[in-house]
Amino acid sequence: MPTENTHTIWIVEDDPIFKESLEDLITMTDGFHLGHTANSVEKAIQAFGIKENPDIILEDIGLPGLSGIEAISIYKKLFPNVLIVILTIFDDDERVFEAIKAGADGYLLKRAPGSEIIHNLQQLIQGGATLSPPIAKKVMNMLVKPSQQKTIKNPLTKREVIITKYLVDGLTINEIADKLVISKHTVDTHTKNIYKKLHVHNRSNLATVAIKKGLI
Amino acid sequence: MPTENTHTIWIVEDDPIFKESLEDLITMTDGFHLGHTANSVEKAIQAFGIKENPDIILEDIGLPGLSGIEAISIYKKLFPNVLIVILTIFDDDERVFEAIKAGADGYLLKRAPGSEIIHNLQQLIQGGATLSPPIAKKVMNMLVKPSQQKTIKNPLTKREVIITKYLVDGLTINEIADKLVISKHTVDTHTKNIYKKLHVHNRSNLATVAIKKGLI
DNA sequence: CATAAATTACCGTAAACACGGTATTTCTTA
DNA sequence: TAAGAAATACCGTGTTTACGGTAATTTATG
Repeated sequence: MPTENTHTIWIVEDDPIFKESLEDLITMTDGFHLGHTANSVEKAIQAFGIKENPDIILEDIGLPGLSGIEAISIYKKLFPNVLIVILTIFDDDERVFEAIKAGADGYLLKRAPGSEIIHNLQQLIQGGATLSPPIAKKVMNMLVKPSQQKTIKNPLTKREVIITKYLVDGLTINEIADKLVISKHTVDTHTKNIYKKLHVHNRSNLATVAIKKGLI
Repeated sequence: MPTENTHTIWIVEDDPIFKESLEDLITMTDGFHLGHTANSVEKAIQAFGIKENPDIILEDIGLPGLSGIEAISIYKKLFPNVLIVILTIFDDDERVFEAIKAGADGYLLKRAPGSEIIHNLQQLIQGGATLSPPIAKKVMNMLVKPSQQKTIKNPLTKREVIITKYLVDGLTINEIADKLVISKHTVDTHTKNIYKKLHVHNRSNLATVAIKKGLI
């Protein structure tokens, strides 16, 4: 029976063996109890309002039918305060990223030992999020990559950077010349040099390159 | 004495009380031993080549002098395979982000219990990264935010999106017409409509808006 | 101080753009 | 099935771009 300090867990998992071992794990652990289990997202949703609302949903990501990722936003609407933990055998970047973006609160690998899973659930309840270490590494790498690219040294001179900004902003050569109080011919020359340096041949290219490489 | 299975830890921490409790924690724990401890980045660096190289450096982020974040890249150069764990009482977004970008392998809160810290170090050695749950939550939120902005509904039709991509890529109207096997007049019409919808008046603007709003 | 790099300036032209208007056909979807 | 959205197509025109070449002056920098 649930007490004030007991948290209701739902399990959504299609692999019967893993599902059962999860059920056992939850049942055996103080502070948690099994609210409902299903082998598909659809069936889990059907239990809405019938079974006791979950505090945490443990869900496989690779379910047939509605995928676990699509399900996340649905759960969040049905149970506004629910915590969703994705359990998966995969640790591929795409899925991690999609699940996190969809609002998952944790992402654990199935190969993690039961004690690990329980430990993470407890931490989740205390207000954090939880990532398996290999997942954490991937997530951190995602954050690092863009900043490394930022370090590309800007091949443009000061003046060229200024003019590039105006070009990207869509000003005409004449407008730029007016702004900088120089001849339009000069702006034209700078533009040619900028194009040459960045290997672009029109403003669209320039804008794309300048923005993506953080040159301006 | 270090054995094959023992990992050398360095501690860089200026708070003497916390430093001592960390030292005790490491000393008491099987599989780890204390290599060197310092109360500043500068002193830690001075021990390079003298003391036994670290497998893991535990470091406070808010050190006087050279900050812990600045130190990360230095350590990584001195000890190419070192794992760096940031320990802090703060969990403010900026520092987390900076430390991760600088290449930290873990980010733990000082208020975490010793068992937690040890546990995380062990996981780190096994190849993951490690984040305290409150930190994990912040990091995950960072990933979610940009994607929420992405949810701005794209006012462009399918065809317009395709043509926008080509326009941003710098193709001429004629080139686009050829690619899509439609008349250049049609591409021209689409372009006009795209400009109207996005309130832009030239390709630079289009590229900027399309990229920044994630429309393409 | 000498040399290179950066900034300035001018000319000409084919190609492309931006945008006005108008109009038919083909989806969608209420 | 009727109405609206989307995709298609054509015309004309003034403006702007992209890029070729050439060159003087100013500003670093070794």
